[in-house]
Amino acid sequence: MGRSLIHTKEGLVLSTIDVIHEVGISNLSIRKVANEQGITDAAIFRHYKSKNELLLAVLDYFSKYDSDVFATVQLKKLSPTDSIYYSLDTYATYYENYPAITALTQIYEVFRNEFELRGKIDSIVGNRLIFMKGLVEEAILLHEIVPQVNSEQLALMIWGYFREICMKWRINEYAFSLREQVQEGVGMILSAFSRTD
Amino acid sequence: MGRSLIHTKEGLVLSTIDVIHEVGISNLSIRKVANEQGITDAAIFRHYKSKNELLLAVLDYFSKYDSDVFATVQLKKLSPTDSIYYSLDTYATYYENYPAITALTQIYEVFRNEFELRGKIDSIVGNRLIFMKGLVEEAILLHEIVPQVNSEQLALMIWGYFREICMKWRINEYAFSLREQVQEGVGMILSAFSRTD
Amino acid sequence: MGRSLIHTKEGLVLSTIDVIHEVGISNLSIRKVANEQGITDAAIFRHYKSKNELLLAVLDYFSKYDSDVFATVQLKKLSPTDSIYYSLDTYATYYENYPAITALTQIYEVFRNEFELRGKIDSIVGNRLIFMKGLVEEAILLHEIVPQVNSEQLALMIWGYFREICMKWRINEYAFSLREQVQEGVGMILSAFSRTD
Amino acid sequence: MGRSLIHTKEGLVLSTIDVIHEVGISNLSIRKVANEQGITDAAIFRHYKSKNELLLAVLDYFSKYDSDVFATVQLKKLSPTDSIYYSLDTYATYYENYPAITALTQIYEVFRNEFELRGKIDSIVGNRLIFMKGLVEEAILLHEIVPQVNSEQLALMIWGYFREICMKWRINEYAFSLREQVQEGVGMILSAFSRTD
DNA sequence: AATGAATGAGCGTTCATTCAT
DNA sequence: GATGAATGAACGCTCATTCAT
Repeated sequence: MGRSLIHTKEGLVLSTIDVIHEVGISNLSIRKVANEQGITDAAIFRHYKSKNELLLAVLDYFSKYDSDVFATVQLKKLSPTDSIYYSLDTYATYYENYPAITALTQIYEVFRNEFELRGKIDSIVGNRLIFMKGLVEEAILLHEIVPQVNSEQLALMIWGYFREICMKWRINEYAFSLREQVQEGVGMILSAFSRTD
Repeated sequence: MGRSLIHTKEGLVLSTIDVIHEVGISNLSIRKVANEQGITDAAIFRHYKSKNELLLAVLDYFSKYDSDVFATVQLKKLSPTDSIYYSLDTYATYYENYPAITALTQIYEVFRNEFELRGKIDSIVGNRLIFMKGLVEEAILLHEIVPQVNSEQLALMIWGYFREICMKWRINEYAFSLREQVQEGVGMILSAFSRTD
Repeated sequence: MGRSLIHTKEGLVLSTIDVIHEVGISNLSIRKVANEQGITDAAIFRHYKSKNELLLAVLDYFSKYDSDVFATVQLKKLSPTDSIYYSLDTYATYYENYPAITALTQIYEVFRNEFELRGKIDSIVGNRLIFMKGLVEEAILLHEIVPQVNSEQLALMIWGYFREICMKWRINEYAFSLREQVQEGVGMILSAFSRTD
Repeated sequence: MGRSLIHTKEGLVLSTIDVIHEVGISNLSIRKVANEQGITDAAIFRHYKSKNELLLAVLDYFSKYDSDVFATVQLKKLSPTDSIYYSLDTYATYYENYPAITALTQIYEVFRNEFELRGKIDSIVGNRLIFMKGLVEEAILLHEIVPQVNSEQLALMIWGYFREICMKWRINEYAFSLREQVQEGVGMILSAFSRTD
């Protein structure tokens, strides 16, 4: 019972992501999510008080993966640059197995236009930045990355690159290996900014 | 006459960008654009046959600036890396004077979900990539950038960084100088990938 | 439950016929049907996916009566000419009790202009013709009607007369007895074409 | 000038009939008539004060042909039954050369729903009935038609048949000769009701 | 004699949400 | 835990009509 409730609630989140992936956030509607899930639109309001609460759950789901990655990386006790490389590889692997979720990476702005969602999105973006900036700073301290680098700018660059290649992947209809490209790209960045002395 | 026609049609494009900036693409409506322009919604259809035709005009306007930048850069006959630096500085300067337009850089995905707009968006993204990739390749040929670099990946990185910092600028409510940050960031990228021999 | 659903759905069909009767098919709107029924326009779409689906239900309702008449006539095992007389008398009686429905007999052409309705209208018209033509042919075989008669032409004549007198009835604001007139008119036709040897 | 004005005014009437024929009375709009004529919608209002005034002109045009037929028949001084036969043959010939106009014969009801047009339609229908009824009565007096016949009912029958076969012609996409069928059908009616003594 | 621009009313339809069952 | 019925607001769009030019 409690289990089936959770199951339904999470099912709705996954269905929502699918619908966003298929028809786009602008054409997302409670009805379409309900159809995808095989229930009535009204039934959704048993689980989520409003559309935005459902979207908040979607963002929670999205953000939860971030937390998991961040924690895992910390546990692994890799070198900072290896951590950067590893974390992005983790995302790439995940996204390759779940392409629909890349849709979310492209519509932060749309969520930001909804008052109730803005805070959540801003914190997701903020935490990603803090996480990456932290790794860069550690890398500098450990002389893995050249000291002249502005850590925030490099963090922005890495995330920007990652979102950009996700977009390209979507445009190309997933026709190349996201993971291989990301490995190459991130490798390229890290070696360019790494200390060569 | 002809002028006033152009005026109204272009005015609608600008109003549309403003409305997108203010309420977001998902809450954009013909009615709101009309209000912004001080006319009735029905009047818009005299100028654009449909909402998507208006949005297409918005994208044309957006893409026209790209063409202008690309052409200007070619004319200037700067070195490839200077061209990269200069073109992004041009965008940053432009966007600083017209912050609303940065909204467009964040919602490519949403346009792509509209069948009639997808082609236009894909060509904008494609052309930007080609332009930047071309400069990177020239730079490699002229030994300004190290030869191991994958030109497309670096191009993706530059645009990704640029869109990411635009997003950060929006989140920070335009509280820092976009231009200065872009100058620093692009400078950082270029020097990291430049030949040091 | 099931009953109340049917009730509402059929109620909407009847309201639609009333509205067509009152303001004409060109001025028919979902809003007006909703008002007649005492509900909101949006509520109609719970029962019918589109305006044309509602109109299709109206035509189904109209055509159902035809099927009933055709079946009843067959069961009665009257002579062919009596069957003709009886069936038109049945229509006349029905229409006298439900004048609004005569509006439908006058606007086949309008339904035909709607792609989704054309097939239904054409089948209604076609079935009526087949039914009447069949009775005429039987009558000829049984020597009730003279053999020189073209059965399809006579069938057209009978239905044409019937629709024409319905129109006259409407123009005269139902001021004469439709049933009596139809009885006289059909009687006149049948005796004119009947074998007198 | 005066001529070109008349030309335009009549051209609009003909265009209106064409548009009704092509898209149906419900989808008729001033704009579509204007396009058909190669002018702007606003320009139509130079010639006709309102849409209904244009439709009134259409009905005048339609009714003018009736007057012409009625007058010509009178002049010909044929026998009454020959007059009936001749007049319907005239219509059939005319309609065969101008199929679009048959659309008008199927939408009297729609015109009747427009207050400003109802009078005109009723007078068209009324005059046709009077004309035909008069011929039938003459025929009875001259012993061409049996005396038991109710002249109005027979007139209704003839017009009803004619409109019905026009509808059939439209449904069949003008695939048979309207004129031949009308000749046969009217011949059939007249011989059925004619005196055989 | 015609046009471009605009309007206000209306249309069919979709949406998030509520509520009784 | 879910449904069917309904609502009110909004949407994109079309229409007849007006008016300055």
